Amino acid sequence: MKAYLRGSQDFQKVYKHGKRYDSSLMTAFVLPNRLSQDRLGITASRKAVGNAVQRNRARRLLRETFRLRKSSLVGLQEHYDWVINAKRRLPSFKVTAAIEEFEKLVARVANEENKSRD
RNA sequence: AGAACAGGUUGGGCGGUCGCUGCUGGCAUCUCAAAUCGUCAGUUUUCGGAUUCAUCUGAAAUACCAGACUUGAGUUACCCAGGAGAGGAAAGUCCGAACACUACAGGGCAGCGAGCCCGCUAACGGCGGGGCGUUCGAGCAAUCGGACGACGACAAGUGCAACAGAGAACAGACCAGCCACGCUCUUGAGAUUUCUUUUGAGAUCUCAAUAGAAUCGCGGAUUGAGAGAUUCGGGAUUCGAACGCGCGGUGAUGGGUGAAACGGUGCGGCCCUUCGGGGCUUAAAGUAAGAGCGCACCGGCGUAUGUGGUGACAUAUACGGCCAGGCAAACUCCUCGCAGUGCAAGAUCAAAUAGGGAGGCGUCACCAGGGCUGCCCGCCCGAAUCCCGAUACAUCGGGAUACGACCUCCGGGUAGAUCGCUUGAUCCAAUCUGGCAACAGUUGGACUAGAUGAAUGAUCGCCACUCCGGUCUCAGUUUUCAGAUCUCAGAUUUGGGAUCUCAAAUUUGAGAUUUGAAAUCUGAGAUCGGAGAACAGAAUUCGGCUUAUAGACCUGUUCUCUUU
RNA sequence: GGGGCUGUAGCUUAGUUGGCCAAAAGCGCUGCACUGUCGAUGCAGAGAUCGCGAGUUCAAAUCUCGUCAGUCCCG
Repeated sequence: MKAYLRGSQDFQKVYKHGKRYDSSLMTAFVLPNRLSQDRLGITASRKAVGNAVQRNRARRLLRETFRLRKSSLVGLQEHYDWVINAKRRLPSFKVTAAIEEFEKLVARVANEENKSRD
């Protein structure tokens, strides 16, 4: 079902070849993976987010967001590898705000998809 | 009562929905075992029946085979159910241990660390109690209380101390002081005394004057930015065989410096002398002046002994002992301790088109071998086979080709998996026991995260806490308006007697009390809405230390206000 | 898990065998002069309690301990 990106090589591949989408709470790197499912990788660095408590909360919020909004990914044509970087303001927000941001990102990805098909 | 600071305790509660990671139970499956000599199915054999030869069917077998059912044990995917799931610091990684592997005869050097005493503890640089020191406060004092202390040795050696000051570590000598010697060293009068026959000479003292000197004012000149320096004139006081000048000695009495100046006080007599010393008294008898010399006392230190204390230490006495400054968070010395690496330690299992060793009955494939560095790669010599070229078909030249596949066994080991991994120097309770306490014991109870690219989350509701705002109720303060009562003042009317006074009534103004209404403020309660709620996330496990921390509660100190 | 380095004016640095350091320099800042104005130049000035807290010493930026922050390295 849902899978996570683990190794450093997976992340580097997405950073290098994927597309970047910025929002106020997170930054997403997206790369089509030709698999039967979407995969998620989360980063919350000490430099970007803060201490361990903040980083834990950021990671959990992003994971919860991905879990709750799995349905919106069904509308996409392909499956992707997602790498989401948390930003400093993220831990002080509620999960609803994160979901809103994430859906905007998904919409942009879908937009891109349609454009490339045409 | 409030505020600030410091220390300690605590570190919100209940429930719903979705999700994550272990655990427990249930279940398909799978594995193993057992027994029923169980049941069903299949195969084979024998016998019988039916039928068309095929075939179907019934019975039997200590027969064979292995499947299902039963029971037990183990195992696990999904699913279901149950139950659990971050901290007082999980942090910093500053100490101490457990545990694991590696190394290790014993000893030393080097390096690092610890360093008042006793106790607690598995251990500690931690904790408890005590001693000593510094400092602050209280008190007349004895003493008491708080804070701090890396608290062995500078009386083994080496080293360091700016500035100031004469001198800063085998001390020193600037000025003043003291002592001796030399130089300048006038005149008159008087007194005393010595020598001399006398004149006279010398010494000491007093008075006066003067050359000169010192000190203190005043005025001028030169120089200088100034402060001041030099010099001249004149005055006062003092000295005048020195209180001047010079050359020495003495030694720390004073000046002054500094954080620090080598502990302080007192005494050192009399007589003789050939000047070396001797005698008497004395506790002891130095000089020109003196001392670091002699003696005594006080103070401090050290050592020894006694007493008290487990001990650090305290206290007393003695010394043919000493006077020694500070700094070892300067080098150093002394005593004691320390092997190294850290759960990515380490243990077990163990994939592959990776890879080591040994063997091979048989099968497939291949074919001598040697050297250059032990292996691999590579290169060289060389045999054989194949290909190409030349050719007299003898041969010559060039090129190519091999060290296995497969099977069996053994050993290592990467990815990965499992274990280590959470029941432990554990936690909780007790008006229990021992101990001043740290702590230990006893009894009873509890099981309380185990992740590994790393779970412990998201969200909602209610209650509790704090703050802000609104509404209502109650209490109080102040103001305004209205009414009532009382007091005072004035005016009018009436009556009594005398232009005045008394009494009654009406009215106006002021003040006080009280009632009601409104507004404002304060406090309490109820209710509604909004906001806030710290520091911070386990990574092998414990014991400490340190640091961060909203709110609440407790304790202490300081300050302010109120009441008595 | 283990180990090292750094912290001094607004910025960049010096000073770290304790002492004339109550801390130096450059850039920057302020004022004045110069100029019609700005720049440049000249003169003058301000700006630090040496990350923080203790201790040792007569004396600490310097020595010691603790602590905070930053940064680097190894596995």
